[in-house]
Order: sequence, then structure tokens, then C-alpha cells
Amino acid sequence: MKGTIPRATVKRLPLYLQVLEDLPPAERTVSSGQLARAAGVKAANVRKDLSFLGSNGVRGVGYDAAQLRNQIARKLGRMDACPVAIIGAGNLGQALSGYPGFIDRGFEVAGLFDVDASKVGATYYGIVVESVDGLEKAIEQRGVSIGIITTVPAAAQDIADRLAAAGIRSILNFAAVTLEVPEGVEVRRVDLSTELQILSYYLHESA
Amino acid sequence: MKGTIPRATVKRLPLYLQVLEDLPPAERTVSSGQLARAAGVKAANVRKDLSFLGSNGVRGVGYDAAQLRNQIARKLGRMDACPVAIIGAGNLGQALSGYPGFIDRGFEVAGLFDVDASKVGATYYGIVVESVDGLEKAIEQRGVSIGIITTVPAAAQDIADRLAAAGIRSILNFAAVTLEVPEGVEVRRVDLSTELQILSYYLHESA
DNA sequence: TAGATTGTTAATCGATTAACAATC
DNA sequence: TAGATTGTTAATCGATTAACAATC
Repeated sequence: MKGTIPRATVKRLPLYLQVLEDLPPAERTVSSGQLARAAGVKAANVRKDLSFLGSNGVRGVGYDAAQLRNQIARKLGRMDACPVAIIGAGNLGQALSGYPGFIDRGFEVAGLFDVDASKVGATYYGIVVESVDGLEKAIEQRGVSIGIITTVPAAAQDIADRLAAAGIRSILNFAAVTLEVPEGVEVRRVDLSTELQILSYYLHESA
Repeated sequence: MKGTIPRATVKRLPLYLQVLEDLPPAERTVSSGQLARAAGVKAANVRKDLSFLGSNGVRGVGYDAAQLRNQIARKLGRMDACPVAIIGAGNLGQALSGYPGFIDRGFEVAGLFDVDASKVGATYYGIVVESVDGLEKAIEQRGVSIGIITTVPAAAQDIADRLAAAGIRSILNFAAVTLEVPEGVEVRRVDLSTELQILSYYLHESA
């Protein structure tokens, strides 16, 4: 079961899941065309993607919405609440602490950490900022499995090292640096100004 | 000059640019290997990418850092400040208003809008929240060229329609919906919980 | 049966990479 | 010359898509 689903497909599964969860309860069935429109791909691509889950559509009818939703959710590991730690209680870290999309999708903010003593103790959306000194202990005790880095760029690599050493295998990095991590640790990078620059290119290119 | 650079390359140009800007001034020259390490790709890939800018490396030596920086910045349209409008003054919109990475990269928050009258007039990082009623006028008067949507999902499509009608061709969408936009409008979607779900998949898959 | 939609194949497309001649 | 690194080709890889038989 390891590595069987192409990365391009994995990226789209959450989008399909969202469509299924937003579906009116009256619609018991969904077609590849519907999913395709919502995810911005072609219908054939959707069918190919779903074939990796073990195909279970019905020809001439479509896919059973409830069954497909469960199947995708299971693949994405959404069986039980997944505790995440946010390191860096700046604006972005604070905003993420209260992000409703996390709870909706089965993630739970199990800790919000900062190096700045003047921030420790503050509360955002019910989450109390803790000193980053206690990071490793918190990870172990609370079963944290995903780390979200929202520190300044200069601090990000050190935090990544500590996360990896503490056994974290999945990191979401908002800092504008490329992190070096040991084999087996998966990093996804979200760089807001990079996104803007990409848009900026297409802006000028099409003008 | 239209569409000549592959999308995969465009995505990496900002990463190269960052490396070049973080380079110690003493280093006048940079190799494809250095850039590759920082961007997480192979050196051959970097050389191929840079060849689309019109190759100007020196065999046996590398690339002139200053020249390459200018070349990439020009391609990305970084000649003058690019005004952006943020629609949705919730946590994320507030955080983005103060995001230093935008200024660093030549973007300027020219307006922060919200539909909620109780938010209008509040100030975040020097930006005063305005009513979304004035969106179109502000876009025209301030020469806004990129819209950032940080509204609730239900409001996002309406805002996208208004942005497109007002002549905006580039949208950065943080709302968890797929936007339908006219031909010629470029949308990039950043979905934070989708990123977590992708990580969650690899978490379980490798276990 | 007629209409709809899947599952899968084969073709195509785009991106990555190894390899190496060119050249500083 | 010896060492380094580019620019480019050709091979490979992975993802998308059109097309259509299968089947509800």
C-alpha cells in the first residue's frame, strides 16, 4: 500500500472530499463530471484518480457519494483527530490557531509555541501560547504528528531540526526558506509572496 | 514573449530569486548546484530553467549573481510596486495586511475590504478596513492589479466575479472553494487545510 | 432499447534527468 | 593543461486526455 497513489492524485483527493461534503444530502450519487468541474480538471482525470482507490462507480449512474466520501477520508487518514503544533505565535500563527478549516477537517491545534517570553501566556482562540522550550515534551505527551512552522525565516531551520528529532514526519512550512530535513520527513511549503510573484508573472506575460 | 516559460519553471523562479537576494555580497557568482540545493531540485533542472531567460552563465564559473537577480526580477514583473487588494478582514486578511514578505517582494497592500460594517474603520498595521461597497472604485483609482480573497467560502465567488468585472486578471484565493472565472483570469488557490490533508496522507502511508 | 456514465487503454503532452561536448 | 561548470540533447518519467467498449 506504500506509494501506490501518484502525488498528483493525492493533491486532488482533498478537493473531491470537499465537494462530497458540500453536496446536498438529497444527492446520493455523484458523477466524475461533477467532481471534475469543482476540482478544475477533466472528467477522465477524476475517474483515473478514483481508480486508485479501487474503482466502485456504477456505469451509467455515477459514484455513491457517502461511500466515496468515506473511502477518500480513510485514505487521507481522517479516522481520528490529528493533533498539530504551531510554532511561531506571530500574526500568521495566531490566525491559524483560530482557523475553522482545521477543525472541520479533523485537525486539532494541540499547541502554539513562541520563543518570545512576552508572548507566552497570551491566549488566541482559546489556545494559550507556550514557550518553545517545552516543544519536545508537548509533542511526545500530546501525540503531535504534524508541525506548522510560522516563525521568522531565520528560526525555521532550527525548529525543523527539533521537530524532526522529536519524531515529527510531516511539516507545513510558512517561512520563506527551504528546509533541510532527514529522509522520511515530508515538508510542504506555503510561501505567500512566492504565490504573488507567480501571479505577477502571468499578469505581465499576458499584457 | 507569451507563454514561453513553462509553468513549472515559473514556479521556481521566485525561489531562485530568494537565494540570490540572501546571498552574501561577497559572492558575485552562483552555480546551478547552489541554486538547486536551495530550491530542492537537480542542477540540470536549474540550468534548463535559466535557459528560458536567455542563458548567460559562464562555463566553468557560474552565473553573475547581480545580473541573474535582475533578469529574474524583470521576468516576474518586479519593476515597480504592485498594488494588491485584500478582501476579507478576518484573521487571515489581517495577518496578510502586515505580512512583511509582501513589501520585501515589491507588493503593496492598497486596500483591505470587508462586508461587515462593524469591522470597517478598524486599522491593522496601518491599513484601514474599508467597506466592500467601494471595491470597484478603489481598484480603478489605485491601479490594483491583484486581488487576494480571504472571505468565508460562501462569499468568495461573488467577490471573484466583482474582481473579474473590475478588470482584475490575477486572484490569490484562500477560501476553500473552486472559483469560476472568465478566460484570461489567473487564479491561484492556497487552501491551508488541503495542505494538512496532503501531509496527513503521507503520514499514514509511510507508517 | 436508448441514454448515461464508468473503467481502461493508448496516445500525447510536459517535466525531469543523465550525460557530455563546449568552454571558461 | 587540469578543473569546473555551463548549455543542450536525448532518454526517461509521470501526468493528462481522448476515445470507446462495457454496462447500468
